[in-house]
Amino acid sequence: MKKEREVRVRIAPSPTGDPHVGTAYITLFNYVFAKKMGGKFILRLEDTDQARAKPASDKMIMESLKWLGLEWDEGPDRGGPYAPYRQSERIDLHQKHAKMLVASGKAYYCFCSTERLEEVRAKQSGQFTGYDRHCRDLKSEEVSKRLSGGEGAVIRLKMPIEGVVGFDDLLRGRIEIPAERLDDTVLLKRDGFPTYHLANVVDDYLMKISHVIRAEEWISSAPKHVTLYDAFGWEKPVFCHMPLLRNPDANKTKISKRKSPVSLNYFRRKGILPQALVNFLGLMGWSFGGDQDIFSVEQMIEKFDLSQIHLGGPVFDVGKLTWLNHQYLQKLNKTEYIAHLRNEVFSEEALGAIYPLLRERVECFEQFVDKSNFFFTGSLDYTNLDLIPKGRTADDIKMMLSGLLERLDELYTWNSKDIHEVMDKHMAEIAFKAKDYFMPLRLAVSGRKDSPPLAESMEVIGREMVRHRLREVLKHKILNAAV
RNA sequence: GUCCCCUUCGUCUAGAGGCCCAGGACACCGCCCUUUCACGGCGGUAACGGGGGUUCGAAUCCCCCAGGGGACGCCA
Repeated sequence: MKKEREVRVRIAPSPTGDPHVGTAYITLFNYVFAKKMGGKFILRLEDTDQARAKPASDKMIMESLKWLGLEWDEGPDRGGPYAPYRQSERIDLHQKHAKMLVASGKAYYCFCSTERLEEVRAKQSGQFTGYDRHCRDLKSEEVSKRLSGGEGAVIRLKMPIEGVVGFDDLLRGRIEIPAERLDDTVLLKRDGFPTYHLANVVDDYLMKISHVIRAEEWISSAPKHVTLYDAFGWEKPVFCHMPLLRNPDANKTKISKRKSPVSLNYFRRKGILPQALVNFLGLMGWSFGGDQDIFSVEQMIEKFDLSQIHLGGPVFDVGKLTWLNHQYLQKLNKTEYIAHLRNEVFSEEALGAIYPLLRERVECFEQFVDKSNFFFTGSLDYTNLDLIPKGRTADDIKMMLSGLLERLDELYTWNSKDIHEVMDKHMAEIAFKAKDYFMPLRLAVSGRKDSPPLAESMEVIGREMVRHRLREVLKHKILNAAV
């Protein structure tokens, strides 16, 4: 029996957008497990994708997790014995380790172009698609020649060619994947940045991570990770793959912003209490025991047992979350209740944003509440709205609104100027006249004909709430009348 | 398509061979409370995916099938 390692777990979110409810879910279980075991919980930002990383996003992630009360012991903002905790600040380490593997013959340089890779994949279509190991056995003289000639290259890991690669999952037992299904993973990209696989393994090892608790979607790449640990000769952590949160659609697909609200900002904006959201996430794949559904994180820690996770993918159904939230709302006293309204609903910030839009449009303050209601409310009532302009069909409007919904993601920043640009571009593309475009959209977003300027209003309403309303109006019967 | 994972009420789940003709919660329906609405109280509808084994006995163990999901990226 070997000595038990100190429990050290981590979450490694990628700052590429709004803080995701899936991140909160995995965070909760890591956090609770760490506390239960008297171990440490670490936050590490995986910002190695130069194309997708958004600087504002890491701040939002940290704020959201703090809002939920899931604080880390070590992380980018507070340091720790294994700093830095931002992966982009560790690339020298990753590069060093990638080169170590090349030196020991466990990895190799690959010069294949993206185009060539695409061709290879196209030919394989139907079955397994993977790298054909074209550069795996290049002579070292050729490699150094091409390298010194300035040719770009990636470093790939040599995966076993036959047999199986297996690992033990804490919840699922032994999982084995045939070697033919595994290709030689890229470890270091052409731009010198590590891929997730390399950075993750190297950092987990250096940070002495004992348990890797992450989402199920990682199972299929776990063989890459264990091969890497072996290539370095490192002791592996315990792997534990949590079930995936699902959309409430017919097939229960992996939760996605296309179909469900997933942004933690959205839930906060909607007026969900952090205790309620955390409690709800604790119900996903786990149960408190007895007949108790309502519990705090502290209570959860007390009762927690990682091996009791239920593996069926839980549907993230907002109905029960809302009920839970109501329960927690009842527990607030007057002071807390009013403080919440002041801080989260009628906050200085919210009123400050609405003020310039309503200032000229309000004659007496009595009108303010009515005219500004759609900034505060969540879902809107579309029943009596005339969403379909003359000469247009419901399908036209659906096409228009869903097109815009797609485009919301193109916006790097969320401000009225950029929103305007996207709308103009979109309108031109689908050949809509302004009068047919803006009124339905205005009604969808604000629920009224006389709202302040549209893009400006959308900026204040927020990306997530706009997305939510577009999603809702698209589902509404007014646009889906039975034929 | 290939590989892997999963499978109890509509949803979240309890259930580790007899305590289960399956329990709780959300949602839904009904009744009560109530000048409205909401809250609250009481009650109800509703599930072990299918087929084979093993066993005196299976939701629980094994096998097959089916269904669903995930992964197949110089994204994480």
